[in-house]
Amino acid sequence: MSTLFLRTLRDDPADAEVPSHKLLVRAGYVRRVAPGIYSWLPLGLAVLDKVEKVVREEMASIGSQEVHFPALIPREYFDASGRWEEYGENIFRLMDRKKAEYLLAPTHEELFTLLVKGEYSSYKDYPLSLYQIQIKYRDEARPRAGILRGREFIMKDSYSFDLSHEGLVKSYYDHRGAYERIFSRLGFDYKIVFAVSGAMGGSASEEFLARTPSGEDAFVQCTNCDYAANTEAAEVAVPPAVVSTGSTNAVQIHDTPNTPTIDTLVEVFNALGLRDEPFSAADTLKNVVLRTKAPGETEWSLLIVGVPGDREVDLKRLSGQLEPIEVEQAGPEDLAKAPLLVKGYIGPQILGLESPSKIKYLVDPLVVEGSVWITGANVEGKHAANVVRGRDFTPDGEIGAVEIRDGDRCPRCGSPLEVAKGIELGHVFQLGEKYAKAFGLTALGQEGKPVGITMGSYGVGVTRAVAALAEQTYDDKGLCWPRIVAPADVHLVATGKDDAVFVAAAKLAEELESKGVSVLYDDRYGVSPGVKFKDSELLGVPTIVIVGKGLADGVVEIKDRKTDERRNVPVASAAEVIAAVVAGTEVTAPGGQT
RNA sequence: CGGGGCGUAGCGCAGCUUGGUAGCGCACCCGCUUUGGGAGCGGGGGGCCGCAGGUUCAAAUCCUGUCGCCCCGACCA
Repeated sequence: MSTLFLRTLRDDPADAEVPSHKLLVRAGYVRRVAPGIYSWLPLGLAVLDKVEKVVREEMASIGSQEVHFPALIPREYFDASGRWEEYGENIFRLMDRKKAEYLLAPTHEELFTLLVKGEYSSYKDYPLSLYQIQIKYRDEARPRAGILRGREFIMKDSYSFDLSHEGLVKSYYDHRGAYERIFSRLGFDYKIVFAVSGAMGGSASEEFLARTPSGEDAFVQCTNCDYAANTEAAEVAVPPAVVSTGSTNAVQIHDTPNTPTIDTLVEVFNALGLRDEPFSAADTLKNVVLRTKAPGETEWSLLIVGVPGDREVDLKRLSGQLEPIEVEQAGPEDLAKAPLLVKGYIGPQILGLESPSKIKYLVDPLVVEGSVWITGANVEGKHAANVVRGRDFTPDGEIGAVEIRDGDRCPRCGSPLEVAKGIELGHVFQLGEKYAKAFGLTALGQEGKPVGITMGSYGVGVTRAVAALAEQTYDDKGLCWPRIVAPADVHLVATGKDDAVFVAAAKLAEELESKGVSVLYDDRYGVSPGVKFKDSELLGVPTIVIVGKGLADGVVEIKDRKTDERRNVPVASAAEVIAAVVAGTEVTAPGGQT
């Protein structure tokens, strides 16, 4: 370590918020260069390499072959797929000396598809799976959380090419299996959740999320069965439709001046004394005005979504389902175009009747057929009661729009769901024919006719995995790597000023290396023991060996970074014992004599 | 793009209210002491005080503009 390019920091960097960011910087694994752009120092690179090694092994196990594309790509490739425009500001664009336009690839579907098209032309060539480990560039509006969400990051991306949907499904599950092995071997606590396929098109899609409080993705998991989904893709069980008994009263209009919020509305209604038990926000139907724009359209259209008044509309969840149609909150200028909509007093009763008939009205499935609501009367200062879905209004359709919360019911078994946070480590999905069609990738079939190719797309965030792992394993002393990715097997500390200590430690290091145990040897002379101990804990190597004052008694100390269990072993057998600990082949209980 | 905060040494910060030519801790270099929990003493090197303009005898400090960064939100295979 006396020559290792490393400088640890005593203080957290001021710009870091999440634990992985603070610790990776403090422990000298990475350094910031620009927002969302980091340099990897020797220790960080060592961890990164180990993660990549696991990824490569598992990709090989499913027969995927590694290739490598450039990150710098001429515009024409992304014009061909329409993504030069579609991807918008998230693409880093640049020009060469001849003013030809290039981009730094945010993803490589185009290149993979065209490569395959150029090389393969027979059905006999398929199925095929290719992958690469590549730096990706995305000019994120707001990079954050250090390594977790950068503008430059490393991703393993792979693509499967099949002749049939059955083939695609097999490729998909091959990848899914490989990802399970990758994340399990890396030591992640992760969850596979249903996801929306997003702008990529396609159908089946699942995400691998590392559970952690600093995660950006919210997902739900059932407390009883194994249902789990990204909240954008989640469904919730809905109450049964209300069977009309014919006894529901007709719609009544009530004066409700100054009721701009659901709370004030509920208060006014309760003051009316319409029924014995008090009304709550859940008895009101909230109609939120949004605007949508389909690709290629220039004008926004209005969309109204009805949800129970005690619920918020989850725009992320909505946009996940509406993709590629854009959706956002409507502004005053949008409302001005629909004079029948009285802000704060919108009710679905008039929709579809007159001029706003062009406005689409969707309800959350929680607004079941036959349900009875208090809602706007479409007149300033008035609300309507006893408004029944199916009698007084009929929505154009249903869409899961409410913000999902703890306690909502599982769509499969009806048990309560709980909401948790996670970091997206990987994503698998069935792309289908989108890119193959766009680029004319086909194979000549047995009958001499072209057969369509169907693709799957699979990604692992490699740099993100390093940070996510730090996020899941750190403790109050520092990083705490699972052995498989640790920058070394053993952190060997020599303490004291006695030359004998350094001689013995150097010899031990050598013996360990010869047994295939990688050693990070702290041979810094004249550095106090406290500093060395703190550093060894901060760096997070799983096994710490101390050659120090025990040497006088002929022993060295072995310490487990995670559990802090310590024991002394004789110098003579130290290498052997340590190698066994590292290999996990030691049979005696920790602390026992070997 | 909206809201909030911050730019002073490699890192973390003080100084700015009330202008007088830059300081503390860590890190780094030298010497002596110290060596099982981020050592002590002494000596030292390192700063376009983000940038530009203005006010002033004098600006890190006041004014204007500008650039950048961080956090929250919007956005985001």
